[in-house]
Amino acid sequence: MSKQKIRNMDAFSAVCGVSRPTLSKYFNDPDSVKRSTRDKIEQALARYDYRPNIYAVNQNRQTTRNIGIVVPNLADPFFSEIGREVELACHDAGYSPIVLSSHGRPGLEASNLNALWSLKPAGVLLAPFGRASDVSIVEAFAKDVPVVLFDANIEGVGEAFIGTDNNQSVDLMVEYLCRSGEPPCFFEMKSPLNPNASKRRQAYLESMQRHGFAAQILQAEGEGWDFEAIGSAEGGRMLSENAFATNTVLCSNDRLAIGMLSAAYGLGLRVGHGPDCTLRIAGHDDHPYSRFTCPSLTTIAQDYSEIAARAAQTLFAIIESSESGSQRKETLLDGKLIMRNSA
Amino acid sequence: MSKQKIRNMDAFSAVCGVSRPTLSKYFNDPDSVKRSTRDKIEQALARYDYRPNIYAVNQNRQTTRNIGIVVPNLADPFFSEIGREVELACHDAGYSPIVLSSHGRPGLEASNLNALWSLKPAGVLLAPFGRASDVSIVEAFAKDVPVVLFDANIEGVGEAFIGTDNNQSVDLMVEYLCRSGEPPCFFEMKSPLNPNASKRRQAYLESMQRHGFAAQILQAEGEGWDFEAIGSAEGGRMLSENAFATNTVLCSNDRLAIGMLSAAYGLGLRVGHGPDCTLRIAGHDDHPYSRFTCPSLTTIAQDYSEIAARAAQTLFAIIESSESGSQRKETLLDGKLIMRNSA
DNA sequence: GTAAATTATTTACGCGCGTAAAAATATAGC
DNA sequence: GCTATATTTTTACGCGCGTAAATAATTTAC
Repeated sequence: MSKQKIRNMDAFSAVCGVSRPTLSKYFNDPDSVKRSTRDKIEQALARYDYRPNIYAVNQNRQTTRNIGIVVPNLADPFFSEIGREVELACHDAGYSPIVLSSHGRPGLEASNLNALWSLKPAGVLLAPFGRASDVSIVEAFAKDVPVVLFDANIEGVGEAFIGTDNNQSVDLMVEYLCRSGEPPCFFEMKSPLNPNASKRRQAYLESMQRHGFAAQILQAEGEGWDFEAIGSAEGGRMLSENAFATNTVLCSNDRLAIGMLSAAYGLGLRVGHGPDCTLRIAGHDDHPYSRFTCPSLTTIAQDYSEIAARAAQTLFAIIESSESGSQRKETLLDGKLIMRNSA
Repeated sequence: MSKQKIRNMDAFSAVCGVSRPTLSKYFNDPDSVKRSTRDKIEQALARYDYRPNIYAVNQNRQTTRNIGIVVPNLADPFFSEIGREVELACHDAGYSPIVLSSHGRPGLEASNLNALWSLKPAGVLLAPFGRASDVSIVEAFAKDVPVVLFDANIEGVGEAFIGTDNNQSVDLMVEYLCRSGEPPCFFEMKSPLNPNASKRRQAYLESMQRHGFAAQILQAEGEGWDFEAIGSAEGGRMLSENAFATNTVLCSNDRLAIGMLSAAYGLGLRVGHGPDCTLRIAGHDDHPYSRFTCPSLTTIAQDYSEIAARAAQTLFAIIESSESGSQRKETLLDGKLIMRNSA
């Protein structure tokens, strides 16, 4: 059953009756050879175990078909989901995706870019940390390699940016909350790493002003990526201290909201929009678990698939046209209001 | 600021005053050259931008310093966490880890192994699907490359296996539940992919018999990786039909438990071990979100770090001694009971 | 059937590095 | 200071493949 192994392309050329340069053409683009020779090659490929040595293949190329995908933290479901979509898109387009997580450590982002550099990738899809990113390294990298940013923007870096329009999405939620009950307070991390956080805060302030309500922002102490723990500890503290001016809290993201819901449950507070409820909590991102919180979480859905698809397509277009000089494009997608039971 | 780029090792040899073969030695093992030459090299490295072309480096080697890490699904926090630990362990040991997720699709596991094959890895850490894995491909792969399995075992495949002792962990939980209230029913997927699921069912049956109670197993319909959704839909249905013989449910894993907790909340059931509670729910795995469910989930903690560390160390030992002939080792680690509020 | 166009083969070189062998140099021991 | 040992340099070859140029074979067009 196990097919005979072939050492190299010369040996394979011998057994399949096609010259080595033609084989080389075939492996670089199967459509570039005549149908009959292609058939001959593929029949031999079925009989013998041969695949080109990728190291030898890539040695001379100044660029490969590798695409790097760098995300801040694969443990965060948002990135694991969007990373998956991007990876599959690259694969479908005939590239070799390489997903790298920085595990929540900005220092690893730089390491990952350095590691990628050695792989001579055709392009990179990068969701940067933002504020915590080593911008000089990202910039230097983006000068050498086509880079498309997603999720978090760094002004002027990379060929393009695809993300969610926080102004639109937060306004959608604020409008809904104001219309259906008391105006929301805003709950966030004191020193958020992600630039979307500050965009959302700003959007909240502007939206509240437009609706003619007083804004109130409450900030949780704490560092790192344990958002649920921080949301639970700090949110719980604020709830028990009656720190919120209204009975409605808009959390900067779902993971904070999940923590706060847990704290509210522990305090015996009834959360939701029912008549017997004393608190409304809303989130942002449509985290995979937000359907299963108690109560289920009203939130904003970012269009993961669309962000992933657009980012990938944008990068492919740049790679295939090798046009790095054109105007940097920023694409902002709309969020959707997901009404569940928590608000 | 940007350092001058050096084309290749010859050019670098010229600017740093060390011969190319010595440089080659240095890059393969910095300790293999004299201190003074090492200093000379590293000073030049600081002044010039040079790194060896990894494709040229790996072209002739029959094995590289790459280590493949293949997990069934990075979207599952268990694997994203354990994958992270393993990745860092490889990195710390001077290897180049490459994490590949099969995204819940057994077919991708085979593709991932094939892709890894081309990378000539020194070894692979594999958490296989188990029942759904293409065992013949995994076997063929493991004959060529040192493979250490973790989480899920495939008898006789790979050099070693590291996982959790489901007998011990389930018994721990059953014992606790029986001692502190009504004996547990067991809730699981009807056709689970993961081999741990059937081990846990078996362990539950044996443990209940030892304790002298009647066992009851309830199985949720549904395929795929949406465990929370399945747990919620099927668990909710069973709860509302009073399908459970006792007021205590042990779920095969935390994700099912999270779904069932959500359903119980929707049904207005009070879950926990307090006097006013009518239902106890326990899980298994200590999922990162199990601290934040409502109520927080009593569960079994698998020792992620220890599994990761042991798996990595086992692989390193095999690689470095190049002993593939020795006895296949199976290591089972104990789980810990994490008592929270749900049971 | 013949000329033109397409495709394949032959030949040959180079990429960047690993690595082996012999010669040269540096270091350590006494 | 001298020998024995450790380390580096010199020289040279090969890895597996990309790729260019010239030639040969095949296909297409008419």
